[in-house]
Parts: sequence; structure tokens; C-alpha cells
Amino acid sequence: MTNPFIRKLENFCALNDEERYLIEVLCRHVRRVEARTDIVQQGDEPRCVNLVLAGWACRYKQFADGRRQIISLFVPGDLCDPHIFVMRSMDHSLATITPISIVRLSEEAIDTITRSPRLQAALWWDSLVTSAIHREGIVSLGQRSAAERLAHFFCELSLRLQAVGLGTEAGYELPLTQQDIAEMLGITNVHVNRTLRDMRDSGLVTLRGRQLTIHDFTALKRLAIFDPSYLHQGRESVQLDSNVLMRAN
Amino acid sequence: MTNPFIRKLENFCALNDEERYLIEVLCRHVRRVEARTDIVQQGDEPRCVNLVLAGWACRYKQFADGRRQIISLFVPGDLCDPHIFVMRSMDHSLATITPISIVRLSEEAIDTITRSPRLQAALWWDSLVTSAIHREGIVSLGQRSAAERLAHFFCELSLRLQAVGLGTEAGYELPLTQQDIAEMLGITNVHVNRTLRDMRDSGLVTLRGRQLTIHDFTALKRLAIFDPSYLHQGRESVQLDSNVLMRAN
DNA sequence: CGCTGGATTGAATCCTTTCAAGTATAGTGG
DNA sequence: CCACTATACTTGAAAGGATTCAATCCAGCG
Repeated sequence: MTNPFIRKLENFCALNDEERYLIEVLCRHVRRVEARTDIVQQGDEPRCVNLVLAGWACRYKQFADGRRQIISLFVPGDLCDPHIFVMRSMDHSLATITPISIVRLSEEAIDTITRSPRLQAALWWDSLVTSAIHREGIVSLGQRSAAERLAHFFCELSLRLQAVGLGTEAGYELPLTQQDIAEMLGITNVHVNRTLRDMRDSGLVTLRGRQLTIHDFTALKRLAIFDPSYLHQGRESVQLDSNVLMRAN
Repeated sequence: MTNPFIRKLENFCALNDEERYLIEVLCRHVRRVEARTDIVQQGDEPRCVNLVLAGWACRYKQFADGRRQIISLFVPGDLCDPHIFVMRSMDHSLATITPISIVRLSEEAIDTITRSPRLQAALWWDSLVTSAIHREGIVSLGQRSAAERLAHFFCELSLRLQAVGLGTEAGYELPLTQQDIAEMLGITNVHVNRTLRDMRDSGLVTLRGRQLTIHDFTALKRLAIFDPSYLHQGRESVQLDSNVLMRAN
């Protein structure tokens, strides 16, 4: 099974054997962490960069009163903040969702990678895509209704998982509870449940037993106002559909 | 008047004369753009990195049906995406809010800057802070009520403007319309107006004629659940108040 | 086979939006 | 200097989407 990080980066540009080998060597010491465990906590000094090889994790922030926001999801191939070392402390926490396999990359390991200009560019691309995902998250939370958010979330995840061979347009494994989804989308778990029922009833998607089945991807994209260009996948991502974002004025 | 970008970076680390001079030279060709004008549009190929010297601008995305989300604000000293050049196209637009002075930095200019290890680290710091601001924006949109969002927004802006000498804890110039604020915070302009009235009535802040007056910064922070550590200002930003974020479980 | 966490549903409540109308403010031209 | 216009701000009333609280159902698991 190929390394999902290599696989993802190759959506940006082809790597040579040497570059692939370099990453594979760095990925030899896999660390396993059980589900629902903090990997890094807010306030910690950044010691390493985590790369997910298998399993799901998330970034989150939580208030003293219990409210919690999941800021981003990590699926296989995802890397967090390669330049985090310039910071004194973490302003958020990282936690596993499922049992997970991760690699802890040291600052030296990152330096080694970025010595290759192509890998350096690939890492920039990756973190720019991560930023773009965050921006789109802001758009979702700020402008999309609950149903639109859910639809958008499913669309995005479909493409991200396809990029590492873990899903198709017809569906994928989604190991989140409805509470997790609620904390991602800024709505309550009850409302997630009701919205999911509506989407099932209208023949869009079905979520059962950690398996998401997409019955009508086109309709899902339409509901979500989903424009995949922000994911910058493939080398020619500038195709704006008409149902989609357009400029002001 | 000192360059706000230099001033901001020096919140991260002191620069030497050579480094300051390098930036000042790159800032010689100032471009002026009038208010309410797109600087870069979604779909454009990235040609340069914009650095704001004076005036306010924003990043936004807009739907075909008119809904618009302002994703981030640029105040003097703010730089957008120094590594944007690896991307094929912009997934969002940039627009001015006020008349503005900006500098367009080419890829070579960025390369020149990052040849200095300290400036390279400072640029990383700056973009990590930008990411952190986006993450906190996600938390606001996902978990905070309208009043909490507004309060948080005012607190964050106070610190960011203080970092470049454009505000104090007592207030600052805020050249946004209530509609702009609404599009930042994911609520309607009508609700912004009502919430602003409530905050004025309860003696927290007053916003009149583009001037924000903060009457009770402590109470504002409390309402906002504001923990400034995500801004990573100063060299010792690890001070978590008790009213503030804490870990799960 | 009972336990436990997650999923589901109903009913009431509430925060926010929508629609509409009215007021204030700033800039423009006669 | 004052109509005139445009834009922003303000407020009310009604409607709606999402939350809250609580109870029930379900499935996997020891």
C-alpha cells in the first residue's frame, strides 16, 4: 500500500524515486494512538509535526463552558503545519477520532524534505490547500444553512478521500459521530440528525454505520454550492461551474 | 512614519538595519487603489503578493445568489500568502474597503526577503498567525453567539491594530459599514445593528462614525471569551486566563 | 442478555432573519 | 446655503431555522 502523503502530493506534481524514498524513510517509525485521545494540547510547545498515515484525527478548540469547535479534520495523507516550530506554543489541540497511525516529523526531518525544491513546493501547496479548506470552512459557517453545510462537508470529504484512494463519488467510510459532525459544522447534534434524515428522505445521501452513501452527487454539489477549485487538485483546477461562486458588483 | 510591516514583524523578533532596509526598499513603489475595488479576483492567476501599507482591505468569496462572506481583513502591515505563486489560480477575491496604499511584491521580492533566515522565520510566523486568526474565525462562526462574535471581533482588531500603532484598548478607527461587519461575522446587518445597540446600552462599546470606543475592555474580553494567545504576539504568549479555553475531557 | 453510547423524535423556546418603513448622514449641484 | 440624492443606520413585527430538553429507540459489546 502506497504512502498516502506521497499519493496526495503527487496530485500536485510528480515526484521522482529519490523524493518518494526520502519520505518513505521518514515514515518508518509509525506511532499508533488509540481513538479519542489528545495528541497535542493547547499550550504545549510544538515539538514535531504530525503526519497521518491511517485513521482520522482533528484540530479543535474548546471553551470552559464545554462548547467545542472542530476546526479541521485530518485524514490519511494529511500533515499539520510544517513550520509550526517558529511558534512558542500551540493555540489549539489535536486529537484522534479513530485509532490512528501517525509519524512525528522533527524540525530536521522537515528541513530534509524541503531541501528538495520540488518537495518544498509540494509542501507549500499542501499548506496553501489547508488554508483554502479553512477559508471555505469560514464561508460554510458564515453563509451556508445547515443542509448546505452538511452537503458541502460531504462533497469536500469525497474529493479529499478520493485523492488518497479512500473514497469515490458513490461514498466512503465516515467514522464520525453525529456529535463530531455537529462540532465541525457549528450546529447541534440534534439538528445534524434531523438534516440527515431530510437528506436521506430526499434521496441525496445515507449515513449509516460509519458508511456514507452518496446517491446523487450532482444534486449534492448543487445543494452545497460546491466549487472544488479551492482544493487545487489536479494541475488545471480553474473550472468554475455556473452554479458557483462569482464576483461581486 | 515607520513601515507597518516592519513594525508588525518586530513583534515577533527584532530586525537589524539591513533587514529593515531591505523591506523598505521593496516598499518604495506604492500603488494607490480607491475604496470598494477588487484588487484580485477569484480565478486570476497569482502574479504578486499584496502588502498593505495604509488603508483596509479584505478577502471574500461570494455566491451567485448574492451571499457574501468576508474571510479576512487586511489592515496596515498585513501581507497575503507569500507562497501563493505555487497555485495556478486564486480561489477567492481581494477587495479594498477604504482607499488604500499597497505594495505588490513579486516572487523574486519574496525570495529576496526569505534569503535572510530571520526574515524567513518572521514570514512563517506571520502566515502562521494568519492561519491562527482563520482558525479562531472558525471557532467564532461555529460556536459564538452574535454578541460574542462582535465582542471577539472588536478585541482581536484592537490587538492587531495596537501591534502597528493604530489603536489602543480604548478604541480605534473602524472604517467598516455594519453590512461589512455582518458579512464578516455571518449574521445580518440588521442583527449587527441590534446587537451593537445592546452593547452600547450595556456600556461595553460604542461605534459611531467609523470610530469604535471601547468603554470596558475587560468586560468585552469576558463576553467574547477572548484569549489573545492565538495571535502569538510578544515572545511569551503562553498565558492562558482562567475564563478561557481549556482542554477537553 | 443487559448495558452503554449513539441515533432518533417531539414539543416548546429562542435567537436570528426577513420584510418593511422610517431616520440620519454625507456628498452634490444649483 | 439649501434642496436633492444616495447610502447607511435604526426600529418594529412576523416568520423561520436551530436549539433545548427530554424521552425513546437502537446496535454493538462484554
